[in-house]
Amino acid sequence: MATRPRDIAAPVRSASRTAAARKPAATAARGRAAPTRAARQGPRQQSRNRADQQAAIIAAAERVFAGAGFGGATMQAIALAAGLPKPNLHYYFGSKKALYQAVLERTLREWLEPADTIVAEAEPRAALECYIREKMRQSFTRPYASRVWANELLHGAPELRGTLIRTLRPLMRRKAAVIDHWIAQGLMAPLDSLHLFFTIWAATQTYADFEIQICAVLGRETLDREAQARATQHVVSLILRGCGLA
Amino acid sequence: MATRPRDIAAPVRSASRTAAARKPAATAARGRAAPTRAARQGPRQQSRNRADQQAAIIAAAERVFAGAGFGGATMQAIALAAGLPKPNLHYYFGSKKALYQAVLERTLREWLEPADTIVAEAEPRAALECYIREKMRQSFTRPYASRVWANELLHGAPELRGTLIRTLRPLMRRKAAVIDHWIAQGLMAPLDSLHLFFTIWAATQTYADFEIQICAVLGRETLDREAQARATQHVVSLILRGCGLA
DNA sequence: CGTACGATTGACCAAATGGTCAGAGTTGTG
DNA sequence: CACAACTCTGACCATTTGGTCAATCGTACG
Repeated sequence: MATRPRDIAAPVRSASRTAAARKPAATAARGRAAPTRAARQGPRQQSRNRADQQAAIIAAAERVFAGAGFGGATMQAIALAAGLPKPNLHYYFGSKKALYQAVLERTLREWLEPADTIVAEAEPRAALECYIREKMRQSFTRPYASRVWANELLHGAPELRGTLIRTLRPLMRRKAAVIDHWIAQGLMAPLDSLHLFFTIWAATQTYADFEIQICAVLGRETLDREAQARATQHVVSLILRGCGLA
Repeated sequence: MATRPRDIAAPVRSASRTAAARKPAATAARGRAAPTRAARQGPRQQSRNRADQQAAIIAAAERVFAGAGFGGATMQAIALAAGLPKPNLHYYFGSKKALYQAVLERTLREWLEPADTIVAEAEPRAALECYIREKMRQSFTRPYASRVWANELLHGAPELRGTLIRTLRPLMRRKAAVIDHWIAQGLMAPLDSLHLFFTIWAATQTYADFEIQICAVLGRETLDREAQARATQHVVSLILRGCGLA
């Protein structure tokens, strides 16, 4: 945005900046210190290929955005986490917002995947159990992704409201139709299929999003394999029983 | 923004400000421009009493923090939402962090209240149903509070990790003991009582925290009374059935 | 009325932040 | 090796942000 070339040797900028000269047009006087030539000692970061570099930045950004939200995250912090100088992030992504969107995009793909098991041909109990277990697995293996997603929704989904309506809604309507079909066949208790998904999402992702609270209440530092298994078993059996699939 | 007119005839502060003079002790030379006396036209905000003013600020802060997170919220935005000049916030709360903590404190109290219905003498089905309904009601009536709380947890609970351990954990252990007691009496299905609370919290608060997603999937702008009732009925019956209390 | 005290506010600042740029290093290709 | 294209990076900037201050206002009380 606004990549103005800048002039080179203009006279000292006037210190007073009235509202008149709003646009950076007044940006002159680039009398920069000599660029410390030959001063660079540490061998410069060797160039991985573009895709790798971008992936590394996205991974770092995911952690930082998850930990501080979009507003609280700083490009400096992301650069530090990625082990790169800050201008590199802009080189690859242009802006903080664009980087954030790249992170969200990756998350969305992963987030939608588990729903593949919900198809009419499947056996309800097995399909739902598989779906829930996959969601739980995601919560434990990719908690940062879940938190970025949660954070975005929490704050009104400014970047992906459109995606929710264009992509998520049609998909969920199809999946809900499958559930309704099973209910009509008397294979499971009658319930509101869309709300069932809301409950499953909530019950599973809470282990990623609110891990701190869960650990605090359980009196642990982290959730080890065993605790994860117990949590998974709890959610699976509670929901399945709730669906009349015990 | 920040179009400050700059001082008119001030004694030109020394431009170099080394790290030596860290503490504002060095704040001298306050030769400020004459305070535009008699320039104030709009009648100044009439003083409500201290408690009212603080409550109004907290309410405004809750909305802003909910919408942008701690990092993304600005004191300016909160001041605007409260209809006050920014220094007022600092006058009453000292710092952004202190204001944030005041918001969290209020939220915590509300958040814990519904658990009062979970007592050994109660009838399991009625008690749990009442608890869930109260949680749902909170989600619909105080969504901002829920989001502030969710946001804080999401980002690692930097301000209330201690509270979680000192206050929430003991409380939940007592409540879990009540559930365990009911289970031991054969009044409900055997399940992990602490995880049951995690699921209830998640299933109910998702309607406040992730309202945008839910509305998008349902194809609505907001959740009206009827939609709220349907959601509540869904959560109540799914969880009760899951607890073997159908 | 006068005065002490708390409340209110415009003006201000240092620090941090997102973003930019030009120059320099690397790598692939003929 | 020469050249071009791509990548990396230190130095820089405009703007925003949390926070501060002194001056002012309003009012309860003697």
